[in-house]
Amino acid sequence: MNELTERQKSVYTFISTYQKQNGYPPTMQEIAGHLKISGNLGVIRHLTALEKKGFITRTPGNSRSIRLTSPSLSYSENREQMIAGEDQFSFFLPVVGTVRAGMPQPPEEDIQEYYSIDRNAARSGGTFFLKVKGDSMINAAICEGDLALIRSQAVAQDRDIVVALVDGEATLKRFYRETDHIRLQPENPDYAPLIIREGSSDISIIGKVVGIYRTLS
Amino acid sequence: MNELTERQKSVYTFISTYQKQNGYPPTMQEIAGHLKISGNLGVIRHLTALEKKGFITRTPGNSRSIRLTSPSLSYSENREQMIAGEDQFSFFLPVVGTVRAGMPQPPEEDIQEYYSIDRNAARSGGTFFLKVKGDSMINAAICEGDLALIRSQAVAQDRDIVVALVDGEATLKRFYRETDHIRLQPENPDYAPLIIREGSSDISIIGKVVGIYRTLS
DNA sequence: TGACATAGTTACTAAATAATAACTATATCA
DNA sequence: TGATATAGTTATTATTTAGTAACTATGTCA
Repeated sequence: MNELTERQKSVYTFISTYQKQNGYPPTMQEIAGHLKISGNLGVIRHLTALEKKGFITRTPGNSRSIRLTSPSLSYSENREQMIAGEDQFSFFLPVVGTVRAGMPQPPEEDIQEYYSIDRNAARSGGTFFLKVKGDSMINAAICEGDLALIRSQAVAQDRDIVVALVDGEATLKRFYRETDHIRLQPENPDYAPLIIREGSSDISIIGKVVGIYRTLS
Repeated sequence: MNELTERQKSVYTFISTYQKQNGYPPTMQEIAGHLKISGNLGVIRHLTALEKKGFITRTPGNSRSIRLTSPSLSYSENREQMIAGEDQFSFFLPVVGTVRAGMPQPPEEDIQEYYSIDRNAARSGGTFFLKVKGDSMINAAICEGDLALIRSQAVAQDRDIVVALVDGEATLKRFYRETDHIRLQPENPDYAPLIIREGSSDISIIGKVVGIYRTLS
């Protein structure tokens, strides 16, 4: 949660805790009460910020319509929690030991196939998969054929891996904000970085990679 | 467990479905709309009945305050729902375009955490996750911290990535059957291959890697 | 038959809730 | 210095939502 301010973190934490304790999300007034602030405009702005940064989604006009989008929530320390919340998960398996070793709303006709995934990793409408083609991110251990789980958002932090739309084509790059421009860096020395200067409009950030899924035959 | 009437079942099913799809429970008016009845008194009485029979709890005066008390109880034997692909275990996301760019049954005490996964990726009981440690498979794009989905099996094909138990420790290697021995090859030039000759018993194949799952913060 | 549970209607009210307007204040940045 | 982002206040409003009143209808049961 490095991208959030302290205040925003406490809002997020409260929503998460409230949701767990009550089974449904809090109202703005309840959040305001917890933050000990009066009125709910402050809360609205916190929620707007959280939404812009991709941590929650909301449905305008609906009460208690906050959804958490963070995939890290799909982990659980103990089995009881998983079973108690079973309906929120598609399926679960044990993890043993360790080994040493421009398409925020993709159009229907672009859909190639479907893949199921933990619901909590993908609550919002602004999440989808991209199938990776090419080897431009090979040094980030992302290969041709991998499914990249993308969270739609127009902003990013340094070193995030983002989906950029370049000349109408989606491409994965690592994001760096530099003095007077943005640099989109492939993780493969054979490819050159892309520089986006202020005002250039043929390159845009579509979302951020939040997961990688690979199936080996 | 008390019995539900047909109408009450459909109310319960709708609440469950709505909760899964939206992340928060429906309002009474939304339930009424789904049941195609006008007014919400009918809904209130259904909810009261469900509450009396122990299927839900509510908080008086709060909007969207319905909680399912036994989420594992499914009335989704409902054929329409299964056919529509909305059974309670699966969730689907679209895949858009392409980007250029010795533990068959792991003992309870080895379990570190749980993670949910597509049930189709894990049909049989002999499937589990291993958390990857180290960089011995880095050239196969498998990193420290990745979750490797393992299918338990003692045999393997050439070039499969397998989990081998070496000196009591699990390790990922690529599998090669050669003239008079088996070679377990790391995908990192800094590491040496392991050779298993006929009759050696301190190295065994535990299973095969069938998936890689990575969460980026 | 009458008693009872279930299921529905229309009309209404009060409380809860989201959203907006018009301000103030503070810290950071170039 | 001024611009910007963050964080807050009070006041107000429109909508959403839960809950109530008064009624009809149908099936089951003893």
